Amino acid sequence: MHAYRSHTCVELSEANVGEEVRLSGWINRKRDHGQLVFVDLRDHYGLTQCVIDSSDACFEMVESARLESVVTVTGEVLKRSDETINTSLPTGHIEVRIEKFSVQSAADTLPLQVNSDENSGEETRLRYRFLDLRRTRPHDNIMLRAQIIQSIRGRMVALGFTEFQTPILTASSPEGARDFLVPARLHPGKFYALPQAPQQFKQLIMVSGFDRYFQIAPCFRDEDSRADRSPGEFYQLDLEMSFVEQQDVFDAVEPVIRGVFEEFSDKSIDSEFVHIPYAESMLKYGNDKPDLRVPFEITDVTEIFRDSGFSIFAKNVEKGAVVRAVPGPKCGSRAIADRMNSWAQSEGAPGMGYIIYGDGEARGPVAKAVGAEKAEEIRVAAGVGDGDAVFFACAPANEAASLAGRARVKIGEDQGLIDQDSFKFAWVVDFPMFELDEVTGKIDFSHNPFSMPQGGMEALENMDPLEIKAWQYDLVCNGIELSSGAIRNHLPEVMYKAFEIAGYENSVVDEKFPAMINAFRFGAPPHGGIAPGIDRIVMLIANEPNIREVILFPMNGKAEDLMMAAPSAVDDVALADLYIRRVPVIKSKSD
RNA sequence: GGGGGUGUAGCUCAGUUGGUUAGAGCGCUGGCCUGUCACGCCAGAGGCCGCGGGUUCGAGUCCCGUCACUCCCGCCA
Repeated sequence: MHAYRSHTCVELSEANVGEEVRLSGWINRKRDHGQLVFVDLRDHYGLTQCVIDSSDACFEMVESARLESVVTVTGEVLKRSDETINTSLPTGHIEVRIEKFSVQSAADTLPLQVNSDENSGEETRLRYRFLDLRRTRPHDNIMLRAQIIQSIRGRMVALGFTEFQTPILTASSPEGARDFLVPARLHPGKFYALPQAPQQFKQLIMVSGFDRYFQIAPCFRDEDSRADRSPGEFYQLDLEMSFVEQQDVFDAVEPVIRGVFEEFSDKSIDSEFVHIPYAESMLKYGNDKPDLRVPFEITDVTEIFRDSGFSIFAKNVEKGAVVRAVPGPKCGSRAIADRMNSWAQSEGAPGMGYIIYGDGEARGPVAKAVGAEKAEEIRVAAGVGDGDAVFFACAPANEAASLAGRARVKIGEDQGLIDQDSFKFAWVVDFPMFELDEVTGKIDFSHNPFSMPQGGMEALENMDPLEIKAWQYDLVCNGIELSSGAIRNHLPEVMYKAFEIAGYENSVVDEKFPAMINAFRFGAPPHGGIAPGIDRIVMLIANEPNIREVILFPMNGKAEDLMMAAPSAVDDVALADLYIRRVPVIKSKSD
């Protein structure tokens, strides 16, 4: 017989009754009846109940073995009597009589409870991740992730995409997020950077003539974490296609995403992903990642408040502010309105005006100030009725949109109006090519500098830069940005011109993007692509509120790996090899 | 960098208006229990109430500071 096991802990059934078997695994739980002990033995595959009574030689060993110790059990498979069958276990019709018992590895008192569905504190979970991962839900999440990635690979290959690996040590790029830098031993004073995404490589793969590329690609960005953003590193389904327009990319990606979501989740999915222009999304949803599960939209009511009796808004509108109205279904009470107002203050806004509609009339300070006629206009514009409320965000357009957007989601959540059993996908399209930097007042790329402007060279030469749209798109699901992509700019002259508008001379392009600009001089196919975030896809399908739940060994919010104790100090000898010297950290008061 | 939340036994948590000896479940140690499957019963050990200062006759509880974890804003082409 094998030294450790003849079967796994899920395999045995009535068919094996009478066989001598050997199982190895962890002690999940024990039930000690004094003269009779039950041991639930757990491995990756399942649970098998093992049993021993005091007449047996190894009884005391079994009785004293601690939970989570790794043990090997040898014995006969017994059929359970009808009254003792456990129908909630696949192996519940049998049990194994412990005839030989050995402890392969004893466990200390546990820092977290493995056989519990309750999460321990985050720090404990991360420090003892190998214990946390034994628990059912984390274990299942990681298996789900592996299966999703496997399914994605299969789907991509079936569509004629080929998986390539791209470099991990590459050049720092001036745009975008903060880079992780790696000192170059052979080049004192110089650094590699970890790729924020294989962006330039995948475009160069197209220029190299490979037509359809994909990769489950690690991406590295030194930016702060969020619940849906792991610090440091994450994975994208990176893909790129030659000779395509925007709709071709959608047609390729949509079935893959829908297929994966349908394969691994029971939630409903619309048959077609809606297309929402960026400007419309900002207006109706207050952001570029709309949660379409919230069953109401924001309306612009600026003109109703212009010259109205509500002087605070009227004055702000005169100065260029806008007013956005957020419907509040069943929010027609003073208590809810007050709660929204203090919520808005906690979000950094001065507050949130409101009108309450009830018994055929409009109530509240705003309603009084603007009069019944305008209050009715607002009610119709917002599409609400008796018992509802309307909340107002009055500020410069970006700020008002943002506050209204957050209020919309909050109302949806608070009022229980979000369908928890659906995935609502949307393509957000027509992103602006450029935007105004609010601090410097300069024009800059609003998204990806490698995107093709809609209208090409002609648009760059003749239009107001802020009016130019790009062939740039996001895929959004339930208010989470799943992916971002674009039709790329493959024309050197158009690229120079675009960078020129953003304030960069040709020489900057030549210096910072030598590969791209060189490549585009030797016959570059028109191409485009997208890069859905793997971690976020798994997080949505697993129905987890935090991205750490779908990552094997995640870092904490401060980008530390508590289990491995990374980052860590290194000695001066290692630094000297790299021509690096430590300097004291100087903390100024302004820090 | 800024704001919010949390921090009490190995783990998950309770702890009233500031008032005697800080509790429960799980786990751990010991005892009882031969059909449990979150087994049951009895007993015990285990506490710098995150840390430091302050107010007070008296602080787990109030105040200030600080640290840790977390969520959000900034940031994330």
